[in-house]
This record gives sequence, structure tokens and C-alpha cells, in this order.
Amino acid sequence: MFEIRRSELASRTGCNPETIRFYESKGVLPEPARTAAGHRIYGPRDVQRLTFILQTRALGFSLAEVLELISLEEQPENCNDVYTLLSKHLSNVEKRLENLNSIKVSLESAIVGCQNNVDVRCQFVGLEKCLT
Amino acid sequence: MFEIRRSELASRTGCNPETIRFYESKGVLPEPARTAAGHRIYGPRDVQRLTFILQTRALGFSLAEVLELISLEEQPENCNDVYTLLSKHLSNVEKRLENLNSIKVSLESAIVGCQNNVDVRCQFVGLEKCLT
DNA sequence: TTACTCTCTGTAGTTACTACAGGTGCAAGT
DNA sequence: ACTTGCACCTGTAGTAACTACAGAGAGTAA
Repeated sequence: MFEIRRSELASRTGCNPETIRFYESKGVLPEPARTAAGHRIYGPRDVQRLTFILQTRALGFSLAEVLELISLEEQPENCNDVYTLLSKHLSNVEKRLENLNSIKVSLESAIVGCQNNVDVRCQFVGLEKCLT
Repeated sequence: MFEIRRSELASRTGCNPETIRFYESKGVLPEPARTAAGHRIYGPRDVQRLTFILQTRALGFSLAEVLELISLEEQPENCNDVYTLLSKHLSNVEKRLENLNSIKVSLESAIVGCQNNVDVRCQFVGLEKCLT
């Protein structure tokens, strides 16, 4: 069992120290113990929890969803809610992938137009010299 | 030549009326003419410009980049700057696509784990019952 | 002791909007 | 003439998820 401070928790998890305070204020990190002087004290559980939060965020979940995921601790025998959350998010990600892909296609054709000296701005709105 | 008001410009472009005012404040839309009572008056050029802005935003460009793109009006004979901006943005989009794809893969494996009753939260941090 | 770093709090800034409060303008209906 | 009701005006606050800073106290090393 170790006791670490905010900056140590930050560097262990690769998180900005200010973000830790922010997560605490949002309720995704629990309020930690304090020294006599009021400095935050963290332990191994906090490292795990923050790691979980960061990885879940990296998967594109919102903080509200992270909170939801964490609160499912209470009924750990039932995986259904977690499953629901995950597949909802997956279809979300799939939609964004499609969207981003069509953006990519548009950009590529705009770049080709650019190479042929067609003004992209006009290309977008389908007009010649639309903005000049 | 038609003269329209803010709400009409909004409905013609599919833009929120408030957003028009916001774009004006950010300088991506020019300050329009006004009626004696101070009401904004727009014309066809504004419809084109706003359409351009919205489509460029839909391609994932930031407002700053939109502004940059618009300001390239000044040297329309040179396509190089536009090309640079576009290809920079394309590689950005490609990076995001890769990222989103790996997110998708992670989510899919998490869902499979969930179907096998493995706690996803633990899966993320690579521990059993990490949060309980 | 001095210097330096860390911590604390609260608040402001970021992006790209969106919405609301409180106040006019304007046209149509009664 | 009056009222209803909408559109418009301004400025400001709220959203997500941080990030950063100001001003003050705490803790450690030279």
C-alpha cells in the first residue's frame, strides 16, 4: 500500500494533474483522503480507477457514460447493462466511422480538383468563383 | 437580387439563426447591412458564403481553418495554400479514422468479453474485479 | 533563511455553438 | 385603435471536457 499525491497519480496514469481535480468535481473520481494540511492522498485503487476512466474516455465514451459504467459496480453479476452501453456506443462509433470516411472521400476529390486548379471553395458549393 | 432576414437565411441554409450571429461575431460571416430599425439584411452572397462555411465545417474543418480558407480569396490564382490546408486536414482525418477503427476493435472485443460474462471494466485495466 | 517546488482554492479560458432574458419592431386580425 | 404574436435586437450564460492561471499556504533542500 502506497500513498501518493496528485502529481504522482497524474504521472503514473499519464493524466494532467488538473484533470484529476476536475474528475473529482464531476464525481468520476471519489473524494480522496487528505493530509492535515488538506493535501490529497491517493492509493492503488485510485490509480486503477483513473486508468479505467482514461481508457474508457479514450474509447470515446463521455464522462456521463463513464460514470454510468462505474455505477454498474453495484450489480456486477449482471452484465446486461454494460452490454447495452457498449453496443450502443459501438453503433455510435460505426456511424462516426462512416461519416469520417465520406469526409475523407470528399477531401480527396477536393484535393484532386485543387491539383487541376479548380477553386475548392466553389467546388464545395458547386459554383464557379462563388466567393470572389 | 433578394433581401432576406436572419431566419430566412437560416432556413435556406439549414443553419440555426443564432449560429449566424455567432459566425458574424467570429468574423466568418461579414457584418451585413441593416434596416433603419437595425435588423440584419442578407443577400444571395450570404447564402453562398454560409453554405460554404457549413459544408466546410461538415468536412471537419475548424472555424479558424474556414476563416483561413475564406481569406485565400485574396490570391485566387494560387491553389497551393488551399492544397496545403486540404492535405493537412486529410492526414488529420486519416489519423482519426485509424484511431476510431482501433476503438471499434476494442469495443467489439469488450462486447465479446461481456457476452462471456467478463467484467469489461476489469478488461480495460487488465485486472479481475478491479473496481469492486 | 531562502529558494523552489508542490499543493490548495476558485475562477477564467478554450471550441462551436445554443438558448434565454428583457426589450423593440412590425404586420395582421378584431 | 388596439392587441396579439412573431421576428428581431443585445448581451450573457450554459454545454463538454478539460486546461491554465492567480494568489496563497505547505514542505523540502541547500
